[in-house]
Amino acid sequence: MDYNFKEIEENWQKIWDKEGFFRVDSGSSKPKFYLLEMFPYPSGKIHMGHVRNYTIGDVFARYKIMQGFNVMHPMGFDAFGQPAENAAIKNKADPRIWTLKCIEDMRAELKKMGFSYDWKREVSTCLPDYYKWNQWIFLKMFERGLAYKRSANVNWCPDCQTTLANEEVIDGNCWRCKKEVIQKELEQWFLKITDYKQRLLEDLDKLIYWPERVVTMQKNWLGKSEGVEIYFKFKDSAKTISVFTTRVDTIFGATYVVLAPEHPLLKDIIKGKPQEKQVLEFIKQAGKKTKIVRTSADVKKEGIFSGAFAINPVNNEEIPIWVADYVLMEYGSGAIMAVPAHDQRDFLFAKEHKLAIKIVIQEAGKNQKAEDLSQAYEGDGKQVNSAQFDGLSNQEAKIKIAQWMEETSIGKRREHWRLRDWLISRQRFWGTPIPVIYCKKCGIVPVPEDDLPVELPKKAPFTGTGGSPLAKVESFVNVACPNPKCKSPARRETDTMATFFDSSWYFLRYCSPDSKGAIFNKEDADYWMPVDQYIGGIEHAVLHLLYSRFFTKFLNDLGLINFDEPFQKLLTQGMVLKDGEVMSKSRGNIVDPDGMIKEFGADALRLYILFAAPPEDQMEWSQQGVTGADRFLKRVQRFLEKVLLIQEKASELVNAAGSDNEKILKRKTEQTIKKVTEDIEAFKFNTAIASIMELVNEFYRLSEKIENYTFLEKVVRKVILLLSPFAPHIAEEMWERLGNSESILKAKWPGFDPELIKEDSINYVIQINGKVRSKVQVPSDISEEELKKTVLEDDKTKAWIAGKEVKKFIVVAGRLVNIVI
RNA sequence: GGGCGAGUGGUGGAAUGGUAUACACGUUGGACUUAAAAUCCAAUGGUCGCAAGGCCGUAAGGGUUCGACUCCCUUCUCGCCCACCA
Repeated sequence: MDYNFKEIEENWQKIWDKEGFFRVDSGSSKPKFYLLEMFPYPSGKIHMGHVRNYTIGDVFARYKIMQGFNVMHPMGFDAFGQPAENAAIKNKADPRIWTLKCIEDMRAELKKMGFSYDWKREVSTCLPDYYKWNQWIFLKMFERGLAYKRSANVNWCPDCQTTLANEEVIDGNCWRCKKEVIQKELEQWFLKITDYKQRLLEDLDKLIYWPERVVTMQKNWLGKSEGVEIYFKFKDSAKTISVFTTRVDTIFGATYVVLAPEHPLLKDIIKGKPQEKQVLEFIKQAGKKTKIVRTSADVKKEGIFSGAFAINPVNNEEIPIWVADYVLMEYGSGAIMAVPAHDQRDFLFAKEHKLAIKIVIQEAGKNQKAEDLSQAYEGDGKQVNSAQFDGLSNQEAKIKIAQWMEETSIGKRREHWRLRDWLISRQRFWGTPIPVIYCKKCGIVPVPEDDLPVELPKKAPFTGTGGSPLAKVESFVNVACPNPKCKSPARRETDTMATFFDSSWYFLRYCSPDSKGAIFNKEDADYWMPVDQYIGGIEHAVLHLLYSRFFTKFLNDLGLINFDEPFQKLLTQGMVLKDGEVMSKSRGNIVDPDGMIKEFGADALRLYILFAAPPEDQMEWSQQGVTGADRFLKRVQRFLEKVLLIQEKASELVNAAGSDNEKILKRKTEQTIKKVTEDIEAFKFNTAIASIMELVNEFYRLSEKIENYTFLEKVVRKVILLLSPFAPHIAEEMWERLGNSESILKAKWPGFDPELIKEDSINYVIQINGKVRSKVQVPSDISEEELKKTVLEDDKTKAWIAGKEVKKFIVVAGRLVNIVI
């Protein structure tokens, strides 16, 4: 009696949609719950990663609905980006039409999974209704100096013909096309996220329900380090250079200084030196190298003596200034002090170029000599060769030296951050136009708020070469200066925004997606926000999640919202693998969810993907696993039919209430309700499903021996309720079959009776010296004395301890006893 | 190089310091069937043994404990993130 999942699933999806079960509004007396999954890029097809992400979310949404929460569960599309533009170039298609078609296809696929979305709240970032507010946020940032333009050496992908954020450069390659990234000097728009670094760091402490791992990754990304900025004078020049160090305790061991080839003072200090020509050549060569070559750790450290000397301010020693390409201009001041005795990288460089090595920290109990060192000593110890600081522990010296340096103005305590400002300019068509105009007389003029949105032109030449198609649309580019007193001919900015901008606040738009006069309706945002549970991939641990936190703080500063962290709880789901590798188009190991739905139905697919692994772990795809889930659903359905069959005969049956088997099944049912409830709360869906399976198995074993229809029917009802978040369509069908006229979504999540869970008797394990030797069945309310007596009377136990002295008798209540002999 | 995490049957995976391998897949056997599929039932870590049962077993080695997959130390392997970061 195979169930017709296709018919069932279509039918219930239609009913949910028609009855508007998932449509919610903010005027409810129920407690609110905002459940959000990361919205997809509309590629046209959902993949298993989406199925996994959204199924995890859907189970929780349905569970919360049944618990009586007012659950907002929205879905939308992160619809700007390069694939649409690439498709436009390749197929001469309009990226707008291409994207909207993809959205339509994807929405249909998502609906086939039976997800509980409030589709009335759907948001697409590529629609002017939405990106108008991107522009609005940009203008607000511009007003406050948080959006600014400057020339910068930027990461440039020659293949995509665009700039990339630091975050988008992975191992020196473009995150999207994987091609090598080069450096290019361009005028670019930046967001001053660094103004928020302190708050972004401090508020990580508020995120107690985020995975530790994500918090750590963000901490590392912000990269706060504390140290001292030290000023070095030149031997024959009035200028000074500053270096930053976290190890000021090693300052007396600084034997040379290294500058980055791009250091602005370098050309000055080599002027007239015999080395000048060689150094200039070195600078030229370094400029040619790509960042990948310069930053790969195993490349030999190239360097050259500049001919100039610096004065170590702590002891007035003259130390040579070197130039090396391993020092980066972008980090710190582009200059470092080198302490070869206590920094391994400096040590290797000093050995290579025969530079002095001076020990200033001795490891406890050792008396190392510089010439004997085979590697740098980076650990703690006592100061030596450090003038008045000799004899202090280096940790103490760190503080004292810093203080002394501040008093004598040779240095200053400083903190240093790794976080850079966020580059948002893209030389692309398919994104939000940056709303500024360049006027020869007025300079950079923001587009007046009333003129928003700046819409993308309907047509543009997509050639794939020579930069942005937007720049070639005359009607877009040529405008009058918005300054009413000027109005002279001006040019529009043709850069568009990085798509991470779009996704940094979409969760707010869901609260009032149709809001016309404002970015969102404040009352709605106050009601729904913050997001109670956010679910998405770990790959967004830094980028999207950091940017969203930044935007939230900014909007909070504008007074638009009254909270400053957007996501209360975060779950990062693991990746879907096939044959041990990440499922991806480029690897060609994709399993199409749509095919699975056709073959097994959405319920079986959902059940399998949750059962195969805990949500946070990676999961290995297995076709046989889906078969297993399908088999289980059929088994549940047969069990329903079996009960209904008993019902037909029920009138003939004697009500055999209270039999032992009934008691056992009753207890198992209550235990399962407890277990499933706790497991869902903890996102342990795999074990939740396993325990439902156990209950069903127990039912099969015992139902033959139970003729109490009323009781069996109750068990069935509970199993269906427990199963409904996981396999909602078949649950609805069976629920109706049981004679319920209302959707199972209107039913209450079952509770359990703690009294009924308790076992009458307990199987005590008897260990002897920690090894399991026997078991005894005893009443659960047995006293320790009684238990001891029973155990010692057990035959096997007697045999094991015969002739031995019992040294200890350990009782672990409800579990085991351990006899030490 | 740094940080985080993980290593359990043939496979995916269970186990508040307390019966290691729940649940499922696969495999094998049985029932049903003319037959097959489906279904239902049973077995299934290794090893020795006719059996009762013993011994070994959670990457390797050590430690703490009456008792360790779980805690601590050392080593190995894999994954992810960061990385000439001063």
